[in-house]
Amino acid sequence: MGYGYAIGEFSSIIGISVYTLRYYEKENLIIPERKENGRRLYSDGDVSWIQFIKRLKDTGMPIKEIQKYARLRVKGDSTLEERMEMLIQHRAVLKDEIAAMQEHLANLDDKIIYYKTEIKKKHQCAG
Amino acid sequence: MGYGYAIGEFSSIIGISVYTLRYYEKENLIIPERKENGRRLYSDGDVSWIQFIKRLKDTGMPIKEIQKYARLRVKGDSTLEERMEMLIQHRAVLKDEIAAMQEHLANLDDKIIYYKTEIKKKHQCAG
DNA sequence: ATACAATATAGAGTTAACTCGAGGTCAAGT
DNA sequence: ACTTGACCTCGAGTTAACTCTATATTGTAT
Repeated sequence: MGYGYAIGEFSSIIGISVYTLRYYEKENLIIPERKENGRRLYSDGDVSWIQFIKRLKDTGMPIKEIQKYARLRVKGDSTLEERMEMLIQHRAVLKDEIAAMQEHLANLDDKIIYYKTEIKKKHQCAG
Repeated sequence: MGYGYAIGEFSSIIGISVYTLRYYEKENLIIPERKENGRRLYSDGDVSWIQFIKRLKDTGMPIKEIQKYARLRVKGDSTLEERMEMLIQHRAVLKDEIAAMQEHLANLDDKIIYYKTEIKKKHQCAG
């Protein structure tokens, strides 16, 4: 048993379908090594990298943007500043989104309270 | 000048394109009255309703789900409980999402700090 | 009366992000 | 030897949510 994971194993470790993994590769997000026979060989580094990609996705970063980040990452240390800038930007967006969601939540709460009083009124059936 | 708004005016009040408004109508989310000549006539009630729809959308509720809510709303008071249930459900989902976002934010912060130290190292140029 | 802008419908086109199907290779077990 | 299952590529299909085009009417200003 050598090091690294075949695509199926990698897929079940990280919870992303093999279809999607191949799609991500086509989009240059994650490019694993290949064995002599042409089969993909994912490393432990790939595990953490794809988990970071997941995080970016889950926070609403579009694939085009993640692509840009991935391109910089491949270039190495000379792009550290630029990548940090991207994350700082993204962080700001995320903060705003959280604030907006919290406002939405408060609003939803109000609406639910309103529903409660309306339902109470309805069940009283006598003015 | 009667009451109500033509689609263009309504569109600019609420910030949704006329295309999208007609699409929402096709999907039965919001169905304005019509004038004798067939043109749409949106009311003030439609303003608050579409704003609520926006809120649901912004919190990630898919159109199919909003459709379901809209269908209940049209049925009137007999569906109050069911609608409230939907909102309570949605509220729970939203809360979880906010929590996840906050975790993502913390993680992003860590990554940014890591970048800062890496960049510092890089600029020292001497072990 | 005529031009122009806003509106109407039906249906086609777009974009993002997958998701799948067809057809082929290859290593391992029986 | 042969079947099976995981893998490969390429390209087509899907879904959600718009977005636009073509064509036709209609209301208002000159």
